[in-house]
Amino acid sequence: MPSRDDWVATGLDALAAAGEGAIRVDPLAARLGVTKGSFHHHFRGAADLRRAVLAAHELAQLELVERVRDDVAGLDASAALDRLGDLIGRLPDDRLERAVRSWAAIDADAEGVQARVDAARLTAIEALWLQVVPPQHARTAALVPLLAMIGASASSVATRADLDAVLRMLAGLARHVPAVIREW
Amino acid sequence: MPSRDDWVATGLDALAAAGEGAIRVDPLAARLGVTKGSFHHHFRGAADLRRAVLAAHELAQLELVERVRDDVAGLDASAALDRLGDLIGRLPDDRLERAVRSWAAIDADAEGVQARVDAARLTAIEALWLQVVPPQHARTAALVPLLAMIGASASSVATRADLDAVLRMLAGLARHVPAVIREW
DNA sequence: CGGGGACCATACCGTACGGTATGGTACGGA
DNA sequence: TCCGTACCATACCGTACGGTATGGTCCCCG
Repeated sequence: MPSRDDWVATGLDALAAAGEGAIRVDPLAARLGVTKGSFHHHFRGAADLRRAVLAAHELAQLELVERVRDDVAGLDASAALDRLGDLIGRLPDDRLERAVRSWAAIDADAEGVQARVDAARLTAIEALWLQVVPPQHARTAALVPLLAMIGASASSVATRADLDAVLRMLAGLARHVPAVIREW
Repeated sequence: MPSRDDWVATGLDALAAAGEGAIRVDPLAARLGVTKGSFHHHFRGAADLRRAVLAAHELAQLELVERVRDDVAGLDASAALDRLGDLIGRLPDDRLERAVRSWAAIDADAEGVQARVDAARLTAIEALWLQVVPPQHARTAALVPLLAMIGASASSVATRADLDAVLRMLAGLARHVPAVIREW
């Protein structure tokens, strides 16, 4: 007999595989080998399940950002920025990330989740830049790789090889950001 | 009495406002002041309408890319890259862009449309870079601003002011790309 | 051993959707 | 004038969904 967390995990799975529209009670019950009777014992309704799925995703992503921050804590800023590619590459489970971002386009709760996750990522990258550039430019400098990562996740223009090349170029460009700022 | 194009236009409107799930026959008929009888006269079914909506969006976006290309044809590469911000900013109608990209996460046809549109945009930007950097690096250099634009459209981390600052920084960084490439 | 709560199956209902069948109007061409 | 075609309204069906009501099983605890 599945627990509440089992329902949420299966919901996350369906979300990653086929989008928010796939989080439906009957099919999930079938996958869990039970019926709706079980569902309505663990949840108030479908909206309750969707909220729980979103909350679980947000928690996992925020914890992931924290873990990456800890990994980078020891390095100095330039080394960390050099490794931004590795770090960013670790962040999203692509299918789930895509599905939640897609969901966020039509649902306020999902948009809130995605906004908080993206803000946490931005803050983490911004903290690195703060050691290198004046504070009023750190956010902009951090947005460049973050937006590129989001764009790569939200589209299919960039292959895996493309993304590697882009990250290498961004790492090279990062060393020129102070010069660009001085030109202003 | 609405024409087929009226149905498509209303479908595009619903898509931009509330996502693919809002492209439904009865509500659109109500907005057009007719009933389903009209719909099934102009379309084979709901899938037919959705295909038509996607096709109209693709055509409009590809034509927009062509128009921007023409506008830039006169300028030399560095001036065009300086103006990339303006050009990119003109590309997407944000709500529609978001909705289609969201749709692309769960529908193969929508993904194809978005992939072709993004590819056309990439090719256009790449053509500019080809005048400045060795051909094997033009694609990567073009991907940086394109992915950033897509990321900005697909998320809400970057405000309008943020985006302006990012585009300014990217324009500044563009002048350093040849130097970065030489360092490899 | 008896009662109560956790857990779930079964059988329903209401609704919203896509789709179809049928008939009716309005208009242009032979 | 008559017919055909474009266009649409109305009424209906099937399905998939969320939700509810009811009862049944199993286990723990007194």
